[in-house]
Amino acid sequence: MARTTGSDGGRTEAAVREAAVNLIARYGYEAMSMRQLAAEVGVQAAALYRYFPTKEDLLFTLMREHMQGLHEAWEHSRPGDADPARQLAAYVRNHIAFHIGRRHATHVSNMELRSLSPDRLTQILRLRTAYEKELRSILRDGAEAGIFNIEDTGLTAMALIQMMTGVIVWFRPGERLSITEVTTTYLSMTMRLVGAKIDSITTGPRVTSDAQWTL
Amino acid sequence: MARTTGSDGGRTEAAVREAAVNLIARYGYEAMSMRQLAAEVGVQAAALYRYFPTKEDLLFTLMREHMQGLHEAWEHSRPGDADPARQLAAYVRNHIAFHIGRRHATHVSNMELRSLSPDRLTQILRLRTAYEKELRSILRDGAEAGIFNIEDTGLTAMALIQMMTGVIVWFRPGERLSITEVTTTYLSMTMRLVGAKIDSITTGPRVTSDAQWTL
DNA sequence: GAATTAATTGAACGTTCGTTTTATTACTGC
DNA sequence: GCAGTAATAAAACGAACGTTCAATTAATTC
Repeated sequence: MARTTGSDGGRTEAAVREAAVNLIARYGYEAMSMRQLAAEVGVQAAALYRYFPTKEDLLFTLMREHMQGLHEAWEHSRPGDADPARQLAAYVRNHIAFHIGRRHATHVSNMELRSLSPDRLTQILRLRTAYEKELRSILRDGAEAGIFNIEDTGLTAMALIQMMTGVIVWFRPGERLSITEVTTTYLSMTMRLVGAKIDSITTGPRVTSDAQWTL
Repeated sequence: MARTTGSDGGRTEAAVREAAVNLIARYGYEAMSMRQLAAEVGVQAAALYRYFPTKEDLLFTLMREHMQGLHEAWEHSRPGDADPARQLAAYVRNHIAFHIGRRHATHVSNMELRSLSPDRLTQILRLRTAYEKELRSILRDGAEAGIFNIEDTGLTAMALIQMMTGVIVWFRPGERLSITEVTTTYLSMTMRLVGAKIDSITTGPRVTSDAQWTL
């Protein structure tokens, strides 16, 4: 046989991407074989090479688009003129929503960096660094304005990102907590972690621990 | 050739373990070949099978001993009768010290779970859960005593562990920050995150953000 | 110093891997 | 309906994989 009835390049490529994300997230990039991926799509292995020249190209494409998507999501949801506390809240909300919505893709982007060639690794890390830089910038602004109480901006940014991204490790939709509840709790923890004051103008007592961070 | 002069089973096994941890951490379990591991040790691939019956047995042994070591380290460093804040501080200190000291082994234990057979995965997860349970217990005690201000004990425990373990992703000995500085900052962040009061008896104003957590 | 045990080599086994090549069929534009 | 292109199958490639086996030598025991 050769071309099958109803075959469509666009649909097949989309199916390949989706199946690849799921298989790599579950078994790992090295453990997933091209034949296994092809079987999942319902196609022969050779057909995959019409869309991705090598296995690593496939991995790189998935990662790059995931990282770009993350950055674009933030740029669309960032408040333009808000104070650092509101900016931070928006960052946390975007980060959690994006990652919970794409648990498998996040797993791939975080776990399979070592399977990239050096220059492609550099490209992905550049995208990641640019995204993290946004958070550091918010933290610095807040610290300088006296709204946050932070020992080390870079270290705090890394701690926050690790904490937030970690949601995908244990969160399963439909279990004990809803996405809204999880996000609310993470917002509270974040604001306490950075020592945020609820009001940057008044110099009243700290009410951080009890505040509702619905900024 | 056959047995080489000066060969010693104990030494060879130790060398295999060490080389395996490093190679798996760097390239991943699937990507590391038994021949590559043997070459690193300075031995033929067949010799490895004297010490570990299969490749997965090797992985499982490394993981199990790492998790057991983590739990034992905590049991040796836990304060017997301290209040929850001090208990939490000791937990954080032990966790960070242990993980920074064994970055590669931690990477293996965190990243290669999917390469284990189902029942071995269960065994490792049981060890991990037992260790995490200790933290949840501390948080619950502190919350009930009114020392901590926590929305959800389980969620906070996961967030803290993800945050602390994340240290190994970016921390490199000898760079900008020392282990002591990192640990101190993480202690401060942890105490703020759980909304700890510096003194559980007095009901004075919160000074969390500015407190030196040298418990 | 002979017998036994411990440690390792070298070669081989069957399988699976990523990838390439060639041929064949379905679709599209005219 | 015919030419050209898009999409796939089928088969094969050499290389690498985890693992096994028999042979061989070093150390130990008595």
